[in-house]
Amino acid sequence: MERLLIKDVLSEENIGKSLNVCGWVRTKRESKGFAFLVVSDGSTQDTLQLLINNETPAFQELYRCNTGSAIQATGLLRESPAKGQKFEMEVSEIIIFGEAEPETYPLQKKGHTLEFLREISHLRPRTNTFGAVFRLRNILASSVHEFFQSRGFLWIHTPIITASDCEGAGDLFTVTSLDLHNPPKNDGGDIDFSQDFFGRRAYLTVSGQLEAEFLAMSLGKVYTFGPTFRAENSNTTRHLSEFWMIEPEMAFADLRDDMKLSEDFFRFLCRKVTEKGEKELAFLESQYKRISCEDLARLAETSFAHISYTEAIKELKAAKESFEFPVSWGADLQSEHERYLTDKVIKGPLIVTDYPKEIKAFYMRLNPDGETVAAMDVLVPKVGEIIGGSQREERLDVLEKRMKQTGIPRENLQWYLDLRRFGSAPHAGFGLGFERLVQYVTGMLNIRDVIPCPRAPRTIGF
RNA sequence: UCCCGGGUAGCUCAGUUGGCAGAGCAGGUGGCUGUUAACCACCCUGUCGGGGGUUCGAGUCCCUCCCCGGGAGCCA
Repeated sequence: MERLLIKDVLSEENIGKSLNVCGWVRTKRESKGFAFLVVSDGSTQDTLQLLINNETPAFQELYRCNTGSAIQATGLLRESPAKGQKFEMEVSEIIIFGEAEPETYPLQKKGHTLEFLREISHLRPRTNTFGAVFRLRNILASSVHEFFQSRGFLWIHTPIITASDCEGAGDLFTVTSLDLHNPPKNDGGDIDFSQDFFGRRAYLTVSGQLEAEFLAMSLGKVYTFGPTFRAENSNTTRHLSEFWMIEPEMAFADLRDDMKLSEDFFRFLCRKVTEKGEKELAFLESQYKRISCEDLARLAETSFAHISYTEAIKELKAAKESFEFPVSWGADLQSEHERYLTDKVIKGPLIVTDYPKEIKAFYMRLNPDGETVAAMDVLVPKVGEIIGGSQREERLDVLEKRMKQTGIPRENLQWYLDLRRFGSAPHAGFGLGFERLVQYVTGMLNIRDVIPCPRAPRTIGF
């Protein structure tokens, strides 16, 4: 008999059929004459209730079917006479693959704190909460591809190991095969990376953007979706040392096109997740009361507010709120400022554009005013910055001047300048932190709870 | 990295003025013919984060280190 996933079992047309499911026991409720087992297999938020009569041989095996054990059950699907579930399976046979000793299995029938579950990353996907989060994560990931593929973007694979360390995007992890006990030194006493594997110092990528640019300047519209690494000592609920980033890049596009793309993208993802993740969203809402399917459906229909950095500063200066950090033109927006704008003023997603050039990266296109750059940040309530993007500087002379001003060495970036020498054109793109998106959609407050194996300072246990 | 708050049973947490280390849940045993984080009865559960100090006596006070959480900065 073919094994079915629980998500496929629970339907009217299976009533009366003899079926076969595999899964892990969530709870066991025993009486004298019968017992109930609730199993899940990860395919859906729903569980399947198994009814085992004391006449079936399986009843004698129930002492081995404790919470956490892996079993296969064969039986008849039928409508459940009791409240709480529509269907149940009357079991004729149970095969026990692996027991879970109740005294030592860490997951109980009762709820656990997210902090405790973080200590058992290998078992937490078996819980309702993490099952929901990781299924939603999958819906979002596949929807990312669906969005870009349907619009003619090519998925490109930018390198994970890179030699470019000059993007100013943060501290990097060094990749080396040198003997750390006895590394070669040069005359100055520094480690001699010319003797390292690549003949020079290499790092884990902090962004695929620069490479995405040259692919956009040949393939037209591209996007990356891959792991990204930052070695900052950040201990917050919205930073990881290893995270997944999505970076579309478009040739023949300006900041307006970029803003439009980011908005369409975000709204598309909100819509998809309400369509495909209804059960998961409903569970998380009932459990945590942070965001609902209705909220996301509304977001999918809502245009983003637009405001320039200069207007944002005016708005903040006019605020009755007292901020910890002073508001002044030229200073970056602090978390509290962003939160005021999204949560209090706009009450929804917001795109802030045209930041002062001093607080943004060298590759962002200089505006005609000479003071600001064609940058945009998409801010959402609670999570804050979720997308950062810009129109790229396509003018060779302006870019060279900006690199000189900001102290970016040219040696390793000749290829990047070449793109401005040969067939340069306006182009734009953005980066979206995938985990922050998952955080927003699930309502999880800590980013470490939306990725299976979080990497953060002193955190690499699984 | 900085600022707060924590660390007591497998889990969640209480522990008063320094004076016998507790509760609920989980687990075990028994009961129960439709349970739903089942229910009822009984039983079991400790390196009070580590080290040092004060004291007749420290979970409690002091010093120190480690770990966890929240906030800030950095950013996506």
